[in-house]
Amino acid sequence: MPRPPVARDKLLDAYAALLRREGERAATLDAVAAKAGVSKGGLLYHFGTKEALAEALCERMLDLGREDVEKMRTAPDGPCAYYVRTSVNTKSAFDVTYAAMIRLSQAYVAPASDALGQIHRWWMDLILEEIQEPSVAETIMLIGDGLYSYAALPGELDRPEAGGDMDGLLRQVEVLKASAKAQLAERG
Amino acid sequence: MPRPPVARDKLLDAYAALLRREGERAATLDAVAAKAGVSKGGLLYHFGTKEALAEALCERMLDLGREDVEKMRTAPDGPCAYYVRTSVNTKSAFDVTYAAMIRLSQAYVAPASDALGQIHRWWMDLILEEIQEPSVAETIMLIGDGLYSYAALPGELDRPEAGGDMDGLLRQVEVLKASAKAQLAERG
DNA sequence: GTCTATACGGCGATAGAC
DNA sequence: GTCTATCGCCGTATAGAC
Repeated sequence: MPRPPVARDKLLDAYAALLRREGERAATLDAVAAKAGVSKGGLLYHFGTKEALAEALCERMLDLGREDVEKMRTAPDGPCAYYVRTSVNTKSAFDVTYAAMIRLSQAYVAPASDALGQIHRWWMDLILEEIQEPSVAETIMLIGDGLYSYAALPGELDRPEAGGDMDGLLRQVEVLKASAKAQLAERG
Repeated sequence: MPRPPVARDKLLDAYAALLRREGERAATLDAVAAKAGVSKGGLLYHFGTKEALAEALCERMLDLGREDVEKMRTAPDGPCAYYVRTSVNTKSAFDVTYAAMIRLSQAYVAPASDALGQIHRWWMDLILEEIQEPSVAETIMLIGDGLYSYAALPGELDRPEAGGDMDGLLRQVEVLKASAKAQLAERG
């Protein structure tokens, strides 16, 4: 296992933070290098082009996504509850990277859209496995998507409105789960 | 009522279409002017700066939002069903503008975030009025937000997966509405 | 591995003709 | 009201020193 240099990681951290907090346009090579504490030349030694920098962040996103999906699979309260619970914005590495990826995806960086799509599919597979009923599974996915869309909003602000009443939200997820069972039983 | 020139509208149309289909970075003054069939100088006669162009689109968004909210208020199947039904991406003026506004919001154009927040609040007010129970109202808002987040994805592609089974989705909305009634009755 | 200096292109905006 | 021409800035990328 080749250990990538520390500078590489610091540059990716800086890039993700800038994307998240100031947007794609502000995440210039100059700004990223400055935030990481290296020169532009230093940055371009590690990542030959800006595209390579973006692709490296996409790789990191997929790694973090795999970790998250594994935690979701083995969550004590089940994948659905884990999914909704963790869709509120925190300052975890996963959430910061996810918000950054949304910016990249919107800037038409194809690998970013691919990575987000892949993670989304992993989530959907686990939820469908637990719920069985497709339209209920989709409904729960959408609730999580909705919560993540707040994480995608500009600014540092954590909005207490969205997902503020997480207990109430999880109660509705239970209602939907029960409804799925009933709908499945009805059809035999 | 002063009727704004046709060229102004054509420029806003071009700007919105470019934002939606190619992203914020591609929506340069050159590109917008070309798409609208005028020169860059012509554009800058109508909108003195790029900021003014963006703000004009935000105004248009608020106008379309007011129209949409009015339709939602008087929808025969109720505000919630209308909201979820119409949260799938179409090619209506509202949806094209909405997708464009998300791009602007992510590019940290403050008036765009403000306009989206305002429309969101209008929606929430109507849903809360119909549902009464706050956590169910929030759940339904999130389902719509989730659907809209697909509209925010890059590319022209209409994804059949999300909101493809609209009947099933509306069935779950009914389940949630019934659950809200039950929860309210329980508390007296 | 990291730096400075520089080339190059593109974007927003101004000036002024028609 | 719409055009062309041009300026100045900034972002990406290269060259080459240390």
